[in-house]
Amino acid sequence: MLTDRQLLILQVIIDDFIRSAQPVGSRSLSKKSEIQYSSATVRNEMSDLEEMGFIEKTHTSSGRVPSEKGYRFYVDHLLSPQALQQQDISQIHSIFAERIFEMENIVQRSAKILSELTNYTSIVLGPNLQENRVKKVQIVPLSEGTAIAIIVTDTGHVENRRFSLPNGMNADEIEKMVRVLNDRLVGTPLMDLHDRLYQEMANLLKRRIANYDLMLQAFAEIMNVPIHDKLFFGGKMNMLNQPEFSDIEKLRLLMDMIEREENLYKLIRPSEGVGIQVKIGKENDNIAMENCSLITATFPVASGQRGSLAILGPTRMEYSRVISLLNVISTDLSKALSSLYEESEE
Amino acid sequence: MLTDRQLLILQVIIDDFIRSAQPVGSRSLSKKSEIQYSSATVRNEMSDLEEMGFIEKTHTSSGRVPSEKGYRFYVDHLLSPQALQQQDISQIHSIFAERIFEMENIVQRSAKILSELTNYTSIVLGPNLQENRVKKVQIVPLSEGTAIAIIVTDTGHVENRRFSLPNGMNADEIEKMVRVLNDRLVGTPLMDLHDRLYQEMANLLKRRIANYDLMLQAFAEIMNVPIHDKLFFGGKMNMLNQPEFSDIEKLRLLMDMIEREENLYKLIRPSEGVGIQVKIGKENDNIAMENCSLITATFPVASGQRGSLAILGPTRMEYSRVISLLNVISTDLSKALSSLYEESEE
DNA sequence: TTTAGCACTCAAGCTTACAGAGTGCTAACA
DNA sequence: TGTTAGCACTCTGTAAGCTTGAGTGCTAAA
Repeated sequence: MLTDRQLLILQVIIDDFIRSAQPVGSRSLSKKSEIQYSSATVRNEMSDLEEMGFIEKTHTSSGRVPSEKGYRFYVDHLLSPQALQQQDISQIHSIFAERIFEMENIVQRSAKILSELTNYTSIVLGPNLQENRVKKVQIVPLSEGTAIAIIVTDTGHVENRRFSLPNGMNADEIEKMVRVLNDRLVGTPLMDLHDRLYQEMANLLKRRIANYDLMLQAFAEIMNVPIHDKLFFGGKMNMLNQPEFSDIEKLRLLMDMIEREENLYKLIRPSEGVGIQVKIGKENDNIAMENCSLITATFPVASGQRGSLAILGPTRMEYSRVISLLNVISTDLSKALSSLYEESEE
Repeated sequence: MLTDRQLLILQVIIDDFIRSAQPVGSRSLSKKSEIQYSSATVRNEMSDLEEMGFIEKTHTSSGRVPSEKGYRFYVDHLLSPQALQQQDISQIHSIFAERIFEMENIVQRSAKILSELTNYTSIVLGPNLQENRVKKVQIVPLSEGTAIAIIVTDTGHVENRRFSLPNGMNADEIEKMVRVLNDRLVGTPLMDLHDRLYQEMANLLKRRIANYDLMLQAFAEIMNVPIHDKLFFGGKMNMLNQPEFSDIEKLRLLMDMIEREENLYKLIRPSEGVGIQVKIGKENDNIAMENCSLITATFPVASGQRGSLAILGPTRMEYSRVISLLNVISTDLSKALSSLYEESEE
């Protein structure tokens, strides 16, 4: 168990290091007003803290640097929720004050403000499209051979794809097809569309539409909405400002990781529940992120769905501030998205 | 005027520097099989070339490095069109072999292959949406207060926006509105939509629709399609591989510039004509791009529109290869987009 | 006109010296 | 027994000096 003095010293070391990115020595600590002991005493305590694995030396005679265990302890036990500046809060609220109708727009704005206020990289994952339900299907013929299929979902998302019309399909038949599709598909979640088309509708269409199979195939393909939702980024380049990435090799490794979105998706998709989760360094299970922490805020959206908002920064991150910001923004974003969704559910 | 020998030496210097990124010295040049003269002779010629401004020294006793004027001359007079590897060509063709219907998809793929084959950053600008014509307008009510407006253009582009319905607007009225809009707007270029709505349609709607003004306003706002088309990028991070950007400050400057898309838009939007344009270093009129060259290929798309494809790399770029690749890809892309457009014009 | 030779220059790498910041340990003090 | 002062020691970073190698310019001879 740590004594109060050890807690204090650990806290001050981590706070200092987060600010300066420089190893912290006993003398500079003992000069701080929070710490009333001589450097020798501090040295003894630091030696103990090191033995317990909370801090490390970069070389024999260097100051100490927080270890991952240290950060973990700091996040779990020492973090005092930092009051945000009024200015920041009102800046955030102003972003959400306008009534915005596009999910993408809201999400993109959230990513932007988050990265600007933190100077780290933000990643936002909106609610899953797969659970959206069909509101309306429309087919717009473009020319002899092709047409645009449009699906509008209950949340106002519009999905569209161009496809080849089967030979000899005329305007009448398209009309018929659209009617059947609307009769049958409205209310179906996008994730079930494919099965629905093939299982329930094949027979129905067979009776009414010539070349129904080609049409069906074309249509089923269109419905293949990607399973992974789009990730939105803010401040991808903010990592350039962090001294830990002045080594271009590390930077490249990290950037390559970010570009491969599937990886990131796994890291950010919340396993369960809502709230804030902090993953420090190797906890992320990814070599490129050894020097990084990922803080994820998962929030509820109407109808049991969840969205996530994440900040990727160096392990030497301003945890307190970032968590406060995530809390504010995720609450606002949750409200904004929920209202979009609820409106459409009536 | 340059003698043949000077031309040869200049060419070899630039080729060598493009490969190695190291200043080229007289001795290493005279060892090359292309050059049969002693290092002293080469030195004399280099001294002349420097006097004429084609090459520079980085310090008094260093080898020579091509100047911007040198690159310019190289591009204008010395470039031998490099035969691409069959492998590269077939890789490109295979990308365009599939029949793809979405403009965005095709363009994004072009950007990707281009950046992968060159290891530089690619930027693609598709044809201008503003010249697309309305094919169909649709309004899908979502809930009491809001609806989705959808415009399909003749090229198969779908634009949609959510908006608030004026109070008391019912399904019938929406139907009516849609009918009027379709009667009147089909065939209108997107760029003219706004004026059209206000000038020609205000009266028409006034007679038929209650609250027409609110509706009109809402609709006009929706039609506000951004004037700048989206830029598509490939290999944004490829700059990390270039030794000229091992200095993180230069990298940041460049990245900041890339992020401010409007800037880039100006650089890439072709002033006129089609074909390949090379801008070297300061010719780009941008501090961040002092060490960069931008090669832009402008190609025709059906109906007089043009698209552009660009490669951003260090001034020490493989001009010959990049130009060959741009030629191949822009031809393919031009065909692919044109066929999309022509289809819709019948 | 070309080349060989030579003196000269500069960058880069290596060594040495040194200051500064830090540690660990011991002995003295409250 | 906890705290502190003092001291020897260690490591980094920087600056100065030296050497090497690659390069140049110039001159004189072929």
